Amino acid sequence: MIDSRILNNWLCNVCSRRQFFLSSMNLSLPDQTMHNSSEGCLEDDKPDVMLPCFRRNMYDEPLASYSSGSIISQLLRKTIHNKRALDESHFYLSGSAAADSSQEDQCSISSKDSTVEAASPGAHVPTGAGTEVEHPMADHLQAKRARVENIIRVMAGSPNSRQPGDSERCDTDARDTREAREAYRENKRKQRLPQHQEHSVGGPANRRPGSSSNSDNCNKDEECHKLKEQLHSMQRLLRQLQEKFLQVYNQEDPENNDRDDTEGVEHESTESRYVSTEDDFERKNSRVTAECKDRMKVVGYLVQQRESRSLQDTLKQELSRAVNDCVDRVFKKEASSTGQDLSPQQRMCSSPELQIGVGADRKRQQAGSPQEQPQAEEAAVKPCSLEYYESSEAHSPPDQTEALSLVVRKPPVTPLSSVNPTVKRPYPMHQNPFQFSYSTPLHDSQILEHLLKYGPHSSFGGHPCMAPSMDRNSPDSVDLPWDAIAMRSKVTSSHLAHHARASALGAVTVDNLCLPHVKIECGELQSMADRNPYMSLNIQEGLTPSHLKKAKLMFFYTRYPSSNVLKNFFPDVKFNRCITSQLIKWFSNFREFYYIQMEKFARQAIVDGISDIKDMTVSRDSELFRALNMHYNKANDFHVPDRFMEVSEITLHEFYSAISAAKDSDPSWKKAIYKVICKLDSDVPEEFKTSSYL
DNA sequence: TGACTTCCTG
DNA sequence: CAGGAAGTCA
Repeated sequence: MIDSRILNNWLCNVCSRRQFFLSSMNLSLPDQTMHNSSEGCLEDDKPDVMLPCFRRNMYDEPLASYSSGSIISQLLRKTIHNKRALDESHFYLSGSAAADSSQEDQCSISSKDSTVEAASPGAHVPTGAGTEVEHPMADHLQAKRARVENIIRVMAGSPNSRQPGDSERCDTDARDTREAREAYRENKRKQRLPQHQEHSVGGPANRRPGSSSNSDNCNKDEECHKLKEQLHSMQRLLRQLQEKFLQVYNQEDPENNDRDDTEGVEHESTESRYVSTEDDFERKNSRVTAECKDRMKVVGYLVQQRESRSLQDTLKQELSRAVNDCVDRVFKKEASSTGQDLSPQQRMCSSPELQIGVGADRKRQQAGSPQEQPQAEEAAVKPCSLEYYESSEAHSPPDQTEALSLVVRKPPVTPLSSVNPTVKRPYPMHQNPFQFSYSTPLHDSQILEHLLKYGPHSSFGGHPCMAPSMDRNSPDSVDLPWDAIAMRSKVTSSHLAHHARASALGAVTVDNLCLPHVKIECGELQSMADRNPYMSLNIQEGLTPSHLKKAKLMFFYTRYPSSNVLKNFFPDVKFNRCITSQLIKWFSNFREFYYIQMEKFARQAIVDGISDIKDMTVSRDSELFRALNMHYNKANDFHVPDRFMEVSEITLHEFYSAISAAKDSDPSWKKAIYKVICKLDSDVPEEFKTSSYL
């Protein structure tokens, strides 16, 4: 009789707890059961961890107990009762925080016992069997509660039996608070809790030790704290019951235990559930702590797995997209060969560099660069290049010169940009866009491609980052196109017409005109480069920021370097008029700044009333030097030669003397100073000649 | 006339 | 830092 009642009770509890969990997880059980039960499984929602066991038992056991009424109405009634069950379980927790932990201990030791005991809060829940069982079940519940409390007292090792009476409330609360504090300390170590949680517990709890008095504030704090504690306890209970539920159903299906557990953890995207639950266990039981740690490891592993899986998926997607693009382009090429008209972009795509382009494209994607940007750039520039080259082609006779035919053959096989960009080039990612940008009108655009990749002053010969094999093998493939262009530019171009076109077409055409209009074209190219980061990097193949830095450091030795000196000290630069002018201009700018500073400080010295020129010195501490050093040696990683100090001091004195003598009224009063200073140049150390100096 | 420089401007 | 005007010089 008793056994059958217990069994019935258990069945009821199984059902009610299922309802309890589902409602606590914001699931609509009726909907789930009505709509999804026939489908065999649920998707997406996290709670589907539970669902296999729910479903299995939904039909095997609990529904059998529904004697009348629709399932929905039964379940709705249960929901109401489950709220009572929740309250009662909450009462347990608030009565003794240790209670649930002890229960947990027991549960983990014997899941069958725990099933019965954990079911006790739900014992009130009537089943379809009717209300006549309610009283006997209540009695049973009382008896069980007493048993549990007894067990708890024993396990907690508390010498004082605690009644849930008001007289002991304060003690209990204080202990709860201490335990909670410890628990939160543990939590802090284990996981990051939201700030307000820590404060809400830590604040009142910290004030508590001195709160043996019965002041109102203290009571309010205590009440507040208790409420929070109860909230947390309820949440903990929920999670624990979830676990127990899993355990119960996994026991029924032992062979699936491991798998279900794993799945359960895997589907717990919010690890905090387990973590916080485990923190409760941890307070009381070291064995459970071990479990907890294992689970955390599992969770961490699974999270990692998930991340790597997403990365894997992304890679797969990108790869398949690249392959698709490739296939599309091949077919477009086929279509074009059958006479279909293609847009410039399409023709571009069907260039011989197609495969390389795709490969490079993929690399760029992996590096995180957006794919769209370079393509947009191509689209913007390409029509111009086509237009220009088609029109310029008209000037050329159909039978090309030998130089040009050489040029035609070379670019597709140049290994420099296409095959080894990521290894050999200093700016690999930014070079890629050009690999499939200017390749279609076979002759000229390939020349152009070279120009855009390497610049008119293509300096592959000695770039510090270049592999040696590249350095000396490349000239025939590189210089020829440029020379050919230069030659053709002289032969076929009318300067005025080309210049006008250059203005209209921008940088793409500039290189062809560089020889007759050095400054203008370099300027246009540079300004275009400013707008186009990829092109900018290619221009810097000529003079890079490193070259600029080197030039600035050279200024410490020579203010007026000759062209020969510049050529000697920039061996990795393929000099032409444009580059030479740019370098000379750099030094001109350096001088400008230098003289401006000198004049400024000289005038300042006069204003400051310095009468003796010997009082004006330039040391490494002086403000003048700091200004100069800041300009030419910004990183301050270069030891400025003493000679520069001397020259600076002399210059300052010259300015001071001239201004003091009122020579500055003469428009050309600085010329004399310049004459003096230009004689003070010293030799630049040989180390500067090595291209890898910087 | 071309190379180089300074000066001014942006 | 670059562009450009203007000046100087061989």
